[in-house]
Formats: sequence, C-alpha cells, structure tokens
Amino acid sequence: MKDSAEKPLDLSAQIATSIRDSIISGALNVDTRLPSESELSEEFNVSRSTIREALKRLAAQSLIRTQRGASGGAFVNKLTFQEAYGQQITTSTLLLSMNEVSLVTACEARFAMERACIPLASERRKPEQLKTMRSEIQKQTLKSLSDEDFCASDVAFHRALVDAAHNPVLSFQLAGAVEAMQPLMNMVTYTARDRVRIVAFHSNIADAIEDHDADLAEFTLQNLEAYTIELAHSVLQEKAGARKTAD
Amino acid sequence: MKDSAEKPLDLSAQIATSIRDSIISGALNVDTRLPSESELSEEFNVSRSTIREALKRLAAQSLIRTQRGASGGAFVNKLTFQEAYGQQITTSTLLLSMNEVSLVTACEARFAMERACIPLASERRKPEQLKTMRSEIQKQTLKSLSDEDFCASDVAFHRALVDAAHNPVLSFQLAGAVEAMQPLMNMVTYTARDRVRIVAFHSNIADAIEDHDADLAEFTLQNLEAYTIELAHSVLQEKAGARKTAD
DNA sequence: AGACTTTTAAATGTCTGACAAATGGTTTAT
DNA sequence: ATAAACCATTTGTCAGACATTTAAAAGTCT
Repeated sequence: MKDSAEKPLDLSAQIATSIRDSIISGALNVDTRLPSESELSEEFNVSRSTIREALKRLAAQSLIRTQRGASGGAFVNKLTFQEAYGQQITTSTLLLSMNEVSLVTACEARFAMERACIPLASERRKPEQLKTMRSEIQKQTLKSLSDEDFCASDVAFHRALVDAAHNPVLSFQLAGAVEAMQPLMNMVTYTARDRVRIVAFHSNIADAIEDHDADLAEFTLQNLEAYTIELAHSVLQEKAGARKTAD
Repeated sequence: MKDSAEKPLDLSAQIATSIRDSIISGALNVDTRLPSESELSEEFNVSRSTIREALKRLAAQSLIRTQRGASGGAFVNKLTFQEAYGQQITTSTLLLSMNEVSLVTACEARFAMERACIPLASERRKPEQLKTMRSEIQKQTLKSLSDEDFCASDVAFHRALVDAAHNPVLSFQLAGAVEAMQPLMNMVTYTARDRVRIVAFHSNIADAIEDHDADLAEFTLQNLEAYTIELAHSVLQEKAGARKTAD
C-alpha cells in the first residue's frame, strides 16, 4: 500500500528470512542443529553457495553459530547480553553518525533514559557500583588524564550508575545509548569542557545514590544534562561563527 | 587476558570486520561504492565467494546495499531509523526469549524507560499523538476485539506516548523495548487481564498528557506498572501451584 | 579388557570457472 | 531525433572440486 516498488529479494535473503522466522517464532530452539548445508540446498532447491550466503547473514546477527568437522554444522545460537550489547552499540553509533542527529536531541534522549534508572539505582546500589563510581571520579580529578581517557572514565561512571539498577534489560538498552553518544560527546567535551564542574556533578550524584536519595540524584543529573546541552549550544554557535567569518 | 581460547575467525568474517571498521570509522562515507567483488577478491587475495559471504554479512546488518548491473555494486548504506528499529526489535525479542528474563525484570525496564519520556511527552505532545492515543483507547473498549488485537492496540498506544516526546533517538531506543515485551506480556494478559482497568489507566494517562501534567501522567504510569507486575506475580504463582499439584 | 593410534566419514571453509540476469551506456538503423 | 540492438560491467546463482577440522569408529598393542 505504501510502496509497492519493493524489490524481489535475493534467494539467499529469502532463505535467511525463512530460517530467521523459524528461530524467532521458537520453532527452532536454542542449540538446535540446522540441517547441513547440502541438505538445506536440497530442501530449498538452491546451490550450496546460496545456502551459505543465507547462513552467513544469520551468523552476522548472532542468530546461529557454526562448527566444523563431523557432528558440526549450524546451531541456533543463544544470544548473550554481551553479543546483544555489541550489536546495539554498532547500530546506535551508525544511526547517530549517519542521520545528522543534533547533539541536543541525542543528549536529551540519553539523559532521559539514564534518569529512568535513578529510582532503581538509588534503591538497589551495591558497594561494588559505589566503589566503581568513586574510583572513576578519583581518576577524573587527575590532571594528567588525557581527554580520551577522561571520556572513557565518564562512560564508565555512567555505566556504573546504570548497572546499579541491577536490571540487565535496562543495562542492555542503555549500553547502546551511552556508548554511542561518546563520539558525539567528544566533539563537545574536547573543546569546551570544564572538568572540575563535571567531577562535581559526578560526585554529587554518587553521594545521592549512596544516600538512597533518588530525588537529589535526579535533580543533579538534570543539572548535568543542562550543562552538557549548554556546552553543545555554545560549541554549535562557535562553529556557526567560524563559518560566517570564513565566508 | 580473560579468554584466550578465541577461535580464529573465518576469512569472510575477518574481511567483513575489516570493511565494517572502515564504515564505522567513517573512512567509507554513506553511498560510497565499494570495489566490485572481483576487485575485492584481488585486494584481499581470496576468492569471489569468500568476498560475497563477507558482503552478505554486512548486508544483514544493513551496512551495505547492493545493486546489479553496470555501475552497480555494493554501496555503504545510510542506516535509516526504520531499519534500526527492525534490528533493535529482533535483537531485543531474541534476547528476552532466550535468557529467562523474568517478566518482572522486563516490565520494570520497560516502564522505567517509558517513564523517562513522560516529561518531554507532556511538554511537546501534538494533536496527532493525542488523536492516536484516543483512538486506540476507543478501540480497546470494543468487546469484540480479540486478545491479539488488544495487545497490538496496547503497543500502539504506548508507542504514541513515546513518539509524543518528539525525540527520534528516544523513539528508536524504546521501540525495541516496547515491541519486544509484547510476546512476554501476552502470556500474562491473555489469562488474567482486566481490560476495563487497563483502559482506565490509558485514559488517565492520555488526559494527563493532554493537560501537560507530567507528574500525574508519571504517577498513573507507575500505577499501571504496579498492576502489570501484580498480574505477572499472580500468573507465576498460578503456574507454580499447577506444577505442585502435578507432582 | 582397556588404552592408545589410525582410519574414516561428515561437515564447514575455500577456490575455480561458468552462466544468468540486470542495468546503464553506446552504437546503429530507421 | 528516436527507437532498437548491442555491449560491457556487475551482481546472482550454480556445479564441482579440494582443504581443513572434528568426532566417532575401527584397529592394534599390552
């Protein structure tokens, strides 16, 4: 109805879709072995290379894994949180870098999601996460820290905050958002960032989380967001100014 | 350091990784044409089939698209929000179905993220989203509606709520969370759900959003979450009870 | 009988070469 | 000038071969 000019898919894409549907629907359970490539090529009436291309597509999405040798083959893969993180981060990163998403929009989304963790995090935070946050804060005070390392530490701090909610699904969803923002953030923070101020925010957030004070943590996080967006605006204006004088 | 038993990757996987890195790093811009398969096979010193398997891997992640014919080839694909949604939903769905995530954990994550949209949504909601919410609520009151259609409408309602924040990044991240929960939710809602009560929650949320009353909307959403989790618990207990009597 | 080695069979990974199909450009015929 | 025929390029598909890996089966020695 919307766009009937859809190309007919390749055979390998069709077959991949067919198998993928079986996996998603649950018709093929985890660790089930698919028929061998030769058997599949008979079943679908295509050549082995076409089957292989289909299987590689599925492997790229971590839907199957393959093993060589006798009793080898393609097995339905149990998607781990680890693998899912990776795909999430790749997708988010590319989406942001290819779609002219404004820094403000990205910040807004990221902090909105992070704020969503605060109530759970301040309720459930364990010494482990507090320790991580403190040690990252400590690291961030070092003058010798490179900008890159400061950013990485920043990510680690926020990651600990998210993990403090002790909800793996939440951690998974946010991993992409936080990690994917880093490259974008870097553009801002490298030039205009006031480390002392950011460390103060971090410190206050950690204190609030430790005190189980969700409201204060949320308030502080909002201030950090406001500061970050303010930075984003000033950097954009600088760029605009530079472009104008260059004309 | 952690697990040195990492298998050496296939050639096609190595090549895919190599090209993927070039795309992510920005060395290959959107719509850039990759060398032809024959050229790539010379460049990497492998056969054309190996190159093709590598390219299919990339195509499966929407990193490239291919075109046949003269002046055809593989092009770096601009990842659209649409495509990213799809991948996000697939990944989230599989992750949940394969990792014994408890319904409570999933609900918690989903509502936490949705709550994160409320402030923005109540500030920016446009007539369009209000209209969608109202019409879905209307639909949900029909007794003739099947359970499946009720669920679909439920998703559409929440989707409208998320979209009301008018932040595409947020919509993207949440699409996966909300859609992926549907199969899990179904298990609960099919058996124990009180439609009237749910419709009342939806209605109150829509009212609050229309009134720009973020606090009320958030409060109501929290009540809906509590009710859903309560349902989840009662269903789990029923199951446990059934299992016990079966012993 | 049990432990070790060798063989074998099955499966994926890779290569080669061929043809089909699509597609844009070029030439030719009208 | 326009349309048709042709051509070159490139991906899509196929067939068959060989390499490599792996587990199990068969064989051998003690």
